[in-house]
Amino acid sequence: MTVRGDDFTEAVIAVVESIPPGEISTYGEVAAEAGFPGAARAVGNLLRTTPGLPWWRVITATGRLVPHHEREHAQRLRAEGITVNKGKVIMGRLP
DNA sequence: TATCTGACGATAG
DNA sequence: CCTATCGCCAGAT
Repeated sequence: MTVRGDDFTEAVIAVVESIPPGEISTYGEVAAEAGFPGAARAVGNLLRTTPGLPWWRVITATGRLVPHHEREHAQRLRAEGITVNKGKVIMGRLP
């Protein structure tokens, strides 16, 4: 489908909403899935300006939680059953 | 139209 | 682990 005019916004929202509970994704992954690889920053802006989205399921590529929201973020992730440790998310790869 | 901003990413030091 | 710098993109002013 030719992603309609809104493309970016609609696509990113759809991808973020499609993230299953207990799973997480990164800004870069969401951007690429939405069809805008490299637009990780734009994704962050969209999640910030678009309420109602499970933004807590989206973290930075380094496994770091969203800056300025670590507290809120970690708490939400824990509620989803995601393991958080010292502001970082465990992605099935332990040291 | 131009410029700045930002819930980014990667690399370098 | 931290900060600094560059590249990237879309939105806001």
